[in-house]
Amino acid sequence: MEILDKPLWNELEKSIHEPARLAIVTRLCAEKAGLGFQDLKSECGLTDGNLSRHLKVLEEASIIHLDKVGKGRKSHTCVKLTPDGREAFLRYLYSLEKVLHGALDALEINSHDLPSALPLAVS
Amino acid sequence: MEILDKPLWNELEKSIHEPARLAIVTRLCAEKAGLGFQDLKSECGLTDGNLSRHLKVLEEASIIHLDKVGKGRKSHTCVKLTPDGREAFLRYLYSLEKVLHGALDALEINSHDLPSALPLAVS
DNA sequence: TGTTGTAACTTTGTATCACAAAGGAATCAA
DNA sequence: TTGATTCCTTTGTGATACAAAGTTACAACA
Repeated sequence: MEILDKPLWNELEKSIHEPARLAIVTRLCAEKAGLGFQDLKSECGLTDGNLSRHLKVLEEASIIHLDKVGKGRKSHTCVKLTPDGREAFLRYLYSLEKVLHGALDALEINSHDLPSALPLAVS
Repeated sequence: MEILDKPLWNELEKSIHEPARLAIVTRLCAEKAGLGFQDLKSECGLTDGNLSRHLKVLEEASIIHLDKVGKGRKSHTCVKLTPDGREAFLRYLYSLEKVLHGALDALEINSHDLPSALPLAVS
């Protein structure tokens, strides 16, 4: 269980943990063929500049690969998860699950009961 | 289902989402009586200054309450989750669970199989 | 053939944030 | 009483998120 030696929270890969990037990676992991910049932008509800910046971070972390075809008006950037990226994402999700269950244990509720434990119960 | 109108990621309360603060809040939610600064510090693996700063953020978000008794060397700060904080944390966990399951769905694995899907299977 | 428009990003500027080093503040030990 | 110790806070710095402005190339029209 060496994964628990370090505090669990340090396992949460920062490059993925940021909400916008979590959205990006989640969306990408379902698309083996990759996704265009514009599609990703609208599906994740991000601005151009914002998406651009986040993609740069993810690319520098070798989590995604950018394939830019053409230039100027006709350019098209295809964003794809790398094998390493997918692996990192799996690890991230595993850590996330442990964090989540740790919290639910501490609260002594099981995930099944979570919605009803909320103040304004969600339909 | 108004909670799904906004992109799911925006539901991840920033003041809680940061890993160190997630650690703090998770640790606190199990302690109705609250926890001392020093205990929290060592259990979350944070430095003095760092914990101080994070507690300030959480206090400003009304997620925790700080009870400082005494001054100087003998002072003792007791950190407690507020009712609102507990509520916010539950909502956060609910969102987190949705994010997690959304990702697992996209990957077409169920959470049970997650450990074995990892590159270096965790014992 | 310019020149205006537009699509698809990138870069830049600003405001916020995380972190740890340095700084109180009160007490204790010699 | 002065130097060490405990328990935090503040400050300084480097990183980050965001959107406004910029860039590049093509397209359509006069």
